[in-house]
Amino acid sequence: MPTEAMQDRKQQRRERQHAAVRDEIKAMARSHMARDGAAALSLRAVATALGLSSAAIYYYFPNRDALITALIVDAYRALGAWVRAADVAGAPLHGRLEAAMLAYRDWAIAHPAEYALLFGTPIPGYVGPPEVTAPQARAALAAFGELFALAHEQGALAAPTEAVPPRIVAHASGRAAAQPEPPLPMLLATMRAWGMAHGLVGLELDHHLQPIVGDAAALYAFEMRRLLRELGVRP
Amino acid sequence: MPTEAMQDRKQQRRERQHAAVRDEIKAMARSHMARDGAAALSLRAVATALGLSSAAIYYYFPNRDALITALIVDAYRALGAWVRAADVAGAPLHGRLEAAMLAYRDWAIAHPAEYALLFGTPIPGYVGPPEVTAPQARAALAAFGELFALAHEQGALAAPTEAVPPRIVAHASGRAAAQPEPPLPMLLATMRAWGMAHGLVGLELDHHLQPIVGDAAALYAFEMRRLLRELGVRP
DNA sequence: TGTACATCAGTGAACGCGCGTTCACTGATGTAC
DNA sequence: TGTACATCAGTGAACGCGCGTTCACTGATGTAC
Repeated sequence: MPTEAMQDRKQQRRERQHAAVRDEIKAMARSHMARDGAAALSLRAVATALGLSSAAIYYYFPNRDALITALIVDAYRALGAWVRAADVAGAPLHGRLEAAMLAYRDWAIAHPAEYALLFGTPIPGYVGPPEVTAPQARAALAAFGELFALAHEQGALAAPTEAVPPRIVAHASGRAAAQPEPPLPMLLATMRAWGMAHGLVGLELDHHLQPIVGDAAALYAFEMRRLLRELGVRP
Repeated sequence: MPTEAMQDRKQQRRERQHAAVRDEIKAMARSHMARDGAAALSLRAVATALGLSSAAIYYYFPNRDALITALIVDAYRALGAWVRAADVAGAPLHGRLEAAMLAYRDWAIAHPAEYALLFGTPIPGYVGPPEVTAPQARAALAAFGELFALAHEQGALAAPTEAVPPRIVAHASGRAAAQPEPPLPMLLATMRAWGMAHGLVGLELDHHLQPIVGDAAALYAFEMRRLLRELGVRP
């Protein structure tokens, strides 16, 4: 057996091992965030909880910010995947959109600290690389965007009744030639759905909703159905 | 001149002085929050910036959490006052509501750290007294609520077209006898406006909106006008 | 099969830092007599 | 008018803590010859 192949396999095993420990660290970090909040995340605490010395973490992440960035990327992916998983290709659009919107809230409620990591107050001292996180954010939002694009293609989206601000029209049509120009109604519908979803979820997570309406989940579902109706998407 | 009166006046002067320094501390804390974020607020840094020793703060606030609570109460009051100040009693309702909603965003954009203090991720380790902050939150929200109540009285609010979830109906009508039962359409309209306002403001503050729509302020104004139209409030 | 060597995955102690909070103290101001 | 005393607003040093990060090191494993 050639030595090269053996070395290859050995290195692969090593890399798998390395990746597995990285995953363990991230999983423990997520569990700590869930308990103490994202802003209180501590390398030392995570290491100790895993039975490692605090210095060992540096074998897997160059520093604290790199770990946080990895958690952010993972969270965007998880949120996007969760929303997409709720969508059933081929089913009627109204149901697909409703399911996607409800899934958005479900994920946020199930992972409040990670949701805060993505859309909440930044962690003090953390400066992330936008070139890494921004594409992930866009990809997650696309889970909504694609459905509204589909709705627009099917003529299911009502045209805006008010005059759309010129600067928004200009921004939408001023993309690089490589990218297809996003249809305005689809863009506006996406932002509207995201805005309301994020707003209600954010207020619920901060316990502002429960005392006022009694059932935040019901209000969310109600508002999302109403939003779809007003956008012109019929059941 | 009787001694009693002199002592009274002296004590009053002392209390005014005490209150003035409290205000200085809070103002400096706000300015630090604006720079470093609410989560990074530090008693020592605030004291040093004021030319005081860190121990001197304890003459004015029993501990860090008390200072934070005071900042939260102030912020709720400032937000509520700002929204009310934009409202012109007697003017047509549509304009009043629009002005109030735009004022909400203005305040948040002008005071992002304080907005985060109210509606963002909680500061690690801080546990506030809800019996103090909750009434302030309700009072601030009432700046919207009263306008929608007025709209409802004038018959300007359309009734919900979808079925309102029973648990929300029950919660709205299940108040203590002392409090007047809030009309359902007014409650729903308030939550809807607040949800969208908070959502768009939150996304804008986290820089999620600008790259997508180009002009977050224009999108906010556009969505608020659309919201009013769909609620049935006509210009 | 045995031995020298390289690599890997850590350890443990230490670094300097900033934090909230406590405590004994002090100097200025004002009051009582 | 002078003196003893109380109060107030604050200081400065210290407490213990947890943090991110560095660095010299070590024991286990595997490889080369």
